[in-house]
Amino acid sequence: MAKDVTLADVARLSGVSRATASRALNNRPGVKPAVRERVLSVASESGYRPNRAAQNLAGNGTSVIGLLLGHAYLEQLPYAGLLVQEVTRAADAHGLGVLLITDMDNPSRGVRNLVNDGLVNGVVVSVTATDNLWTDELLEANMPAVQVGQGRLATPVKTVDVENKESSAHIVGHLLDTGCIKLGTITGPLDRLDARLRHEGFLLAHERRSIPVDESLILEGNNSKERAYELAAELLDRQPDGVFAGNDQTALAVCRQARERGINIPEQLSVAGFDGTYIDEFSIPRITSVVQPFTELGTKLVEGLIAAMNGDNEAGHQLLTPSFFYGETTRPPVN
Amino acid sequence: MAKDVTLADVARLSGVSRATASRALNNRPGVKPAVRERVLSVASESGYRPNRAAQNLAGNGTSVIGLLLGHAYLEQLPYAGLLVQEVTRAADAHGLGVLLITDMDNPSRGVRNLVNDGLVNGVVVSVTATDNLWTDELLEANMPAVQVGQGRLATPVKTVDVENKESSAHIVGHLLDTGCIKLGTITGPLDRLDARLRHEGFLLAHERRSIPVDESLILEGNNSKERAYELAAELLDRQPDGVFAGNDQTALAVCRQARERGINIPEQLSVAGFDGTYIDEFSIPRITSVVQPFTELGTKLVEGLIAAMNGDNEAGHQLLTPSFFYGETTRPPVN
DNA sequence: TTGTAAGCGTTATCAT
DNA sequence: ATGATAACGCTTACAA
Repeated sequence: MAKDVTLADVARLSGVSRATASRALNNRPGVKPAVRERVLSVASESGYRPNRAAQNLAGNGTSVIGLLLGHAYLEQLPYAGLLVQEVTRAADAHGLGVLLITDMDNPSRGVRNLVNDGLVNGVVVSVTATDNLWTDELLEANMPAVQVGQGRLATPVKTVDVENKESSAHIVGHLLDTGCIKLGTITGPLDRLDARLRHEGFLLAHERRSIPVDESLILEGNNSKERAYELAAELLDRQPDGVFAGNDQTALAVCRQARERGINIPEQLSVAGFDGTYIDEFSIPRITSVVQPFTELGTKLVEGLIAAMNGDNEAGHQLLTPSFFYGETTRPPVN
Repeated sequence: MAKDVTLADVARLSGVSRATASRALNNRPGVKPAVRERVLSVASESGYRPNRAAQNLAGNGTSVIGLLLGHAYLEQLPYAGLLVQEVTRAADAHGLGVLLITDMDNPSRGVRNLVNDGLVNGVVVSVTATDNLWTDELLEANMPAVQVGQGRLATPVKTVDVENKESSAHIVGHLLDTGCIKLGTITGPLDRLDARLRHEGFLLAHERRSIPVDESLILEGNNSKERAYELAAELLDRQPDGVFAGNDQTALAVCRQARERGINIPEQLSVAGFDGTYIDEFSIPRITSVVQPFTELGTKLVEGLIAAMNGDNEAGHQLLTPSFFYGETTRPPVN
């Protein structure tokens, strides 16, 4: 259709210079109201759309943010899918596009691309199970960034995460309060803060009820389904009557193991997870879990990133409040 | 670190002009081998990365493709997640970035943005259950595009899809050959070609075995989980001994309904789906299904798009060969 | 084979 | 308040 309308066209049609047109369009001061209005209406009538590549080149930054997912991250469905969805939605609400980056094999190369390619001027990075080399690279490159979840204990970058410790304590409390007396757990990688906090929540719930923790039932996983499946086998050999998993994928692996051993859930074994990704009407089973507020997560991430792009370099760590879902993997509360 | 290295830097360091450097970098003819080599090595040593925004502006098109997902598409996990993953992977292999677009509320606006923003010069569009208004918009805007799956009968755009009819006939045949004599089905929306073909496969399998089809057990769904759940209730009321679902989500909804009615799978009810998204070691249950070759799908989509971007406007329809997975929702073959 | 120079669409720095 | 004009980094005729 109609050849692309450029700023020059709008300027000409409005009888002003490109500079003035630009100012008007960008809500910059120093434009007579009448002129501004005229430019604006011409722009909208002509279907003008700024060329972002040009805006970017001209030094004003892009209207595209990057979303950096670990190589294996997208496979870790459905968490990743929800994250992508909500970040995209939130970004869109701010007129920002989302460039998906999944190549994590070589952090350096990837980040350099991001920075130098000039298509992106801010990045939402997800912590992966393995590391967060990316964060260093990004900071070094002076690229505004926000991280999903908490990695190392002190990450010098903005992070947004769900509250982990108390939430975990709450859901573990549910296990203990519905009859479990011998809980096992498969944690995430404990060098990651979020995994550690979830585990601390596990311990805390016991402590509050003065119930001893059986150390032999604490297994450290790495959030991968495969590892979780192996560990579940090991754990179930020791016959716990309940399991708290560091995430829902792990919880599902436990359910799978139980199923294969003919252990009934929740009659013989209760299972609780974290994330809230298997709670809809159709999941089998619906897993009792701490539910991440994904929509809010996306919103806060994008807001945080925008702040960072505007020069706010404070490395605040924001915590969101989760909700809880009591599914079919735990018994109903005893009153 | 090191301030962004530009083409000018590389040129200066190599003792040539920017034009020559550009030619060397882009494998253009007319550069003395020795010079080319020098430029290349300088570029790599200095960590040079072309600024894509600039490349784009200069008229050479972008190195970013769009991936257009329906508004509700990303929720339709895990299919969407796999698609995103594989398209991204394939794109990356060609040095292309992927810009994710999910806003489908207003096609016109979205497409115009895509086209005019100048960040993307090719799009992979997924057919959604609702429509493909996008396709028209895209074509009208002269934007190179490839579509995932087949929508209307004759789509004037390149498409890549899994073979639907014979594959469905095969998996339905498996149901019939393992003892089912009263099959029901919940199809996708039949105004979509892929859904229709899958249904034709269902009919074909019966025909080949001279088994009559019970028309009252054919229900048309819309690929949404919610609708599938409702229809499953309706269908199970009529007591089929097997169900072929238009996709795995639907199959899962059927399993859910069965579970809630105390119907055992596969003893009392066999279920088969399409997509192959619930077949891994951890899914509960592992659903017998036609397995889409997702990796190949991503590859073909990107290849097709690249061809389209290079001027190949032929609207070919490419069919991929799926594999089959026999899971826990069907009985083992009777020998 | 290589260099010069003219854009690409936008924003920003000056003047005016 | 507005308008020239110079960048931004790159590609590409057109010259040499």
